[in-house]
Amino acid sequence: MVTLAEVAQHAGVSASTVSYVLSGKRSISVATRERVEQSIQQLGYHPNAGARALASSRSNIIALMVPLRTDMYVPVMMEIAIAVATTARTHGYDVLLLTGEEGPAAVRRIAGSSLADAMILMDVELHDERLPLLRETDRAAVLIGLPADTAGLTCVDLDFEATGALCVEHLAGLGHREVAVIGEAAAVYERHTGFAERTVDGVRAKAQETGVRILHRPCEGGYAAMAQTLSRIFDERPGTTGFIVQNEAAVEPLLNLLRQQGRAVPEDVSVVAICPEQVATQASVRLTSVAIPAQEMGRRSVEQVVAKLSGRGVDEVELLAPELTVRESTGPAPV
Amino acid sequence: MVTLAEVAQHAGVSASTVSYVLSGKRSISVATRERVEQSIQQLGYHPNAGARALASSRSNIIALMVPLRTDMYVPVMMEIAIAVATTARTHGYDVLLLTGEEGPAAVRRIAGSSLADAMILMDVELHDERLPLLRETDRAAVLIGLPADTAGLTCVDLDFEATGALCVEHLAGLGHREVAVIGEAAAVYERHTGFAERTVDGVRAKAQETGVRILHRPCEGGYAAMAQTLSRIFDERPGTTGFIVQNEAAVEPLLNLLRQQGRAVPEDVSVVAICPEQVATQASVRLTSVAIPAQEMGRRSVEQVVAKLSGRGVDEVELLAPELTVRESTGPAPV
DNA sequence: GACCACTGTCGAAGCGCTTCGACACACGAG
DNA sequence: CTCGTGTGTCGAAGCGCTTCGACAGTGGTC
Repeated sequence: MVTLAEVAQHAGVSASTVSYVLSGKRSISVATRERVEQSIQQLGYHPNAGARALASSRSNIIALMVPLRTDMYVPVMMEIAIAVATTARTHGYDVLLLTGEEGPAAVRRIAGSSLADAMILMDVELHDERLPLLRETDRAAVLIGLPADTAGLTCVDLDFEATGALCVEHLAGLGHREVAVIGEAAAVYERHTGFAERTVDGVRAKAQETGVRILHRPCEGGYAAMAQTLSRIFDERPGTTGFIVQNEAAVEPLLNLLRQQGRAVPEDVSVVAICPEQVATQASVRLTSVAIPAQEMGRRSVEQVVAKLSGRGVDEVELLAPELTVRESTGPAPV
Repeated sequence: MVTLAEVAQHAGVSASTVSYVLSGKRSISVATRERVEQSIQQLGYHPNAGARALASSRSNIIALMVPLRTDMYVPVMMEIAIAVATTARTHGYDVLLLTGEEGPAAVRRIAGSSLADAMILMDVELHDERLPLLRETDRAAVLIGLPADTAGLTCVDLDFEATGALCVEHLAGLGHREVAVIGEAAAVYERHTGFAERTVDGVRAKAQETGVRILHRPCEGGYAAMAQTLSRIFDERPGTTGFIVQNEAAVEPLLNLLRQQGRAVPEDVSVVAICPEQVATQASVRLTSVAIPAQEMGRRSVEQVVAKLSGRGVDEVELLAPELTVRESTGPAPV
């Protein structure tokens, strides 16, 4: 393994000079810089990460904590994680992947060992166990999701209230007066993940404003659960013509069941989904939807965390504005 | 931040003693050990990762390289990644998440900087660019997937040949004589990822043995592509009664289309899927399937890599035996 | 022409840990 | 009683890097 000292010797300068060439923290003459850079190339030098971390007390690693909840839609998590990893690289950071297994203790371990300079927490609950520990630490951190109390925390999330409102607005604009919201599994609400509730809040507010009647039903994914939910909805509100679905595993069952019942989409009923683009475009009917901006969330969270690490950056909640894309699953309410 | 030296002082011993208590590399009297452990508790000591890595030239980090190919089924990747991360923790390792963005250079960077002690490479191609670099390095490594030349490499993968054979065997046993294989997108074959070809090889071999006729068609996911593929299949082989699907994005379209064409599953046609359990059980028909043992693959790859790091462990290809679960999508061939 | 400010480079002191050899002491064997 | 053999502990030397202060040399200013 090539060391800094060997590079220095090869270039005929001192070790500190090589270090300064690498970090750019002091001015170096062009001639020297070029000579050093050439030696680095020739010898194939890579700075030792451990030594660097020890000396500078910065590891250039960001920890990404991904809880293991089975009720979350995996591809979105993955997309965020990938976006975090790639964005981090462009800022010179690597990403450490922590799963929920270890629980809140992971926060302490990572902070205590200085393994990572900062943390990004995904799938944050309203009263997340990790938050107290996080507040104790002076480590930079960003949450993806919104806890109940955001004081002193930086958060990035989709603006789910606006998302709910946007869906209702779209349907109301098409003349729908009775709208059903098919939500996440009941477990998600019980865990108080926040985003599900926020969507419904947004839906309700806009519904009131536009005079739309709302029926909200949580739903497990799959055909059996969806069939049951659907028949309940039509029993209770036979006049329902609009659906808002916020549950990836319910999308396809819903479309299939409507079809089987002879209800045409969008002629008889309109469907708006809150889901990743891929789900919306690959469904059996191309869905009008509000996308989950997974990439954007990953990217922004890294940018926030990097800003904090470099002294800039403040604690604030950043809500990403939802965008509704009209496709083939929504149309004017039947007369 | 508490240091080893402070713990030593607090416990009234030398720094090296504390180190030996932590590592267990020398015998320590019970009394001393307990005193030290108590000090560690009281002070909330966590060893500094950088210092430890520098001094021991082991970082206790495993790098996981996840290429960013959009044509791979994401949940499987994620499941493997999660399994890797959790298994790694049980062996005292953390996991660094590397995306494909950086390309083969990542191998050099990680090895050169000693950031990770070992690497696990996912989604390996037959002639993977990363392999030459990997062979240069003396870093421990395990591949998930099978390249063309496995000499000097450790690999973990599902035995896709046996998987293909198992599917044919099942259908042949039910009396099916004409079987269509619906494969991955053409891009997957062109990239020579290996697993897709291996499945077809296994299918062909067993088909010959059992006198089954095979038609193999790659297929992009989604309804449009599937509709086209399906009509071609029935044009060319009207007597087709068995399907083997190895493409998550084609599963639901296939079932829907068969239904629309008035072909009952499993009375008229049988379908065997090669896919994660979740896809098989959540499809509109519960599918007879061979599961992708994502967890097992992640777990085994870590165990192999840990074995190598501790001197045990040898270079070998470990193929996991496929298991076929009979559900409701296969039945006797119609007479 | 003396002075100052700046620029570019160097040496040395750590960062917090591991690990090697040394050493003190206790104990059983001869 | 001495010697050899373990056993438990310590001190010191690094691991490879960053960074601070020092210091030549250069050029501009009054």
